[in-house]
Amino acid sequence: MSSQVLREQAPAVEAWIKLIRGQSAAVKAVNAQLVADHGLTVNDFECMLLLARAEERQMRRVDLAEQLILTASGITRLLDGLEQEGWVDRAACASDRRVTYAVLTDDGLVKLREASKSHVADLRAFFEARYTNEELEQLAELLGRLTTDAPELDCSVD
Amino acid sequence: MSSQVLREQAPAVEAWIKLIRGQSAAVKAVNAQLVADHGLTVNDFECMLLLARAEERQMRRVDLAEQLILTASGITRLLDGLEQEGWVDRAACASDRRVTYAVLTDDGLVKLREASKSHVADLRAFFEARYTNEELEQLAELLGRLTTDAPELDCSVD
DNA sequence: GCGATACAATTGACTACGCAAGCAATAGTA
DNA sequence: TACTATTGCTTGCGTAGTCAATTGTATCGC
Repeated sequence: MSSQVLREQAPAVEAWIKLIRGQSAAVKAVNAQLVADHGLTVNDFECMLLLARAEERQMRRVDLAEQLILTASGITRLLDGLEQEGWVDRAACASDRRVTYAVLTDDGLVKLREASKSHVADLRAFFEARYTNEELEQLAELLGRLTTDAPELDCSVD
Repeated sequence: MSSQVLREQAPAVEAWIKLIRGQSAAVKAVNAQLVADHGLTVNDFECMLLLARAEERQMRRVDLAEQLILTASGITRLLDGLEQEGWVDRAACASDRRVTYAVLTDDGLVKLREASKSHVADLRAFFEARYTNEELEQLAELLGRLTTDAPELDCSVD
């Protein structure tokens, strides 16, 4: 029984495997550090970062979900945790009463800033040990094409 | 209270964000298809693929864990499922009785082959819609550097 | 050969999600 | 105006994975 076909590697398959392995390895390393140092998961951090950058430090849950590539229920649960810690609060929307905004509190901003210091340093250490700046830009450009369903994360020039 | 620091984007940070978003989006798409068509998760598939390619279609659990970037307990649970379906079996190791091999069964190989057809097609469709072959090789090369801790099953002196 | 240490694997308890169902509120249509 | 989607959000339940503790086996120093 020949397994020949199982050994073929289209470039797409090669890239796919390296993508899932590489991301797992990177997330495992970076997340462990972030949890150990600040008690935040990667998504906690990214969520607060999106809020910090948003107009009035608030966003609709649906928009958070889209940006973070999570489902609506995933966002509800993620925010549950951040609300309990007091880093995020709720606010009603005057023009659409279905909407509940998630708002980054002052405490949340402080926490985010504090966590940013070591987290960004960790990230840079991890990536800059493996790539030049030029390669990082190349990598970012290539990876950016994967989210052609989900929109741009660079919002607002403020 | 200025958020200035929160807007800085070192290339490493940019690449990091695109990595986690991009992988989420890609996995969500590909995995949904694989589950719908064959009742397999991406890790189920990758695990069986590793076994199919291994010497005698068998591997130590510890080595599977390393390759798949999962913990030992994650592997135990993943294999639990595959064993129940009859796609993977257990085998004792004569020289080290701590070890239990995971062995791909004939049924497992059949299942894997069958799933490969559409899965590889899905993968290629997803990636080749976004990249040229040259870009895929570039991407694979770059992503490969992320696992400089985990890869290569050299181990055993035998 | 014997004790300390390391390693392979499993288990229980927990977390972080996803999915499907459901409830309000809004928007589109007549 | 009423009627039917559609949208935003939450909840119950299920799944995939982690961590810490445990068991059994190997290996190393002596």
